[in-house]
Amino acid sequence: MRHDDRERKKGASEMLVLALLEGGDRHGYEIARRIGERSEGALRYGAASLYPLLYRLERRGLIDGRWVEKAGQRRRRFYRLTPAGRRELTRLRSDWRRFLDAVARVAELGRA
Amino acid sequence: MRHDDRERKKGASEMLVLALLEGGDRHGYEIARRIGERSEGALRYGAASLYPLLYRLERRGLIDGRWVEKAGQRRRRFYRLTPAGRRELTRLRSDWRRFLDAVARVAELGRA
DNA sequence: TCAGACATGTTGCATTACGACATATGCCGA
DNA sequence: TCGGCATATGTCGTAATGCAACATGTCTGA
Repeated sequence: MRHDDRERKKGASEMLVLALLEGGDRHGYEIARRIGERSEGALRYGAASLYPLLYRLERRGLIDGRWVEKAGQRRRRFYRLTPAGRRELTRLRSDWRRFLDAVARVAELGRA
Repeated sequence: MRHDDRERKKGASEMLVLALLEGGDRHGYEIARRIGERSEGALRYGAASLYPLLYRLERRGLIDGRWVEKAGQRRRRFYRLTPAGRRELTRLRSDWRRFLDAVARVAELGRA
């Protein structure tokens, strides 16, 4: 992924993770995998971006994590959206929509 | 401007400035003013964000600056898009379009 | 058995954006 | 004429994010 993509992604990650958890509880690795899928490879997250982000979201009370260890399965930490997380997601979506529209308009990107 | 906006803006600034210079040579203060106008206040740039950004773009050869001092006018530095800047703008537009679409799709923002 | 996907984690660096501060001019109204 | 506001450029230090590189261990299929 190019440097510019790196900069572009700043700030979006939080919303993307929260949005994914809206569809059900997931663990970190799966969240990253699904973001990659849904974006058809346009958005990728590695461990060094993802796990610290999940801790931040948890510390802020937007998601709740719990360890799940089943016999014959690796240990995983599943996250669930908290009510505060849901509210934050709503807010983020609205802010991002405004931001995307503004960027598209100012840069004359078209199809905004 | 909230903290989140700050993060969101990362990476977009470069394209916004280049896009504005497409419409003609401008000086820093005017660039900031026009971005504010075009975005209806959604995007704002202060001196501490703008001037360092202009230097970076100039150092990278994407824009060309020249001082203009007229009697009865403050000194201003006008910038012009270089051919390399134009090429970079084209590339940035395409990358951003892809990025915006991906974010909208993954976060289910709607109206993408 | 060995490679590769799965799964989580840390350290340290590069980069960006900006609040606060600094400086100076032009212009308008009280 | 004096004060305040918009114009115009600039710097310093800080906060925050994203990631390459590294580290550890499990499960599965060839």
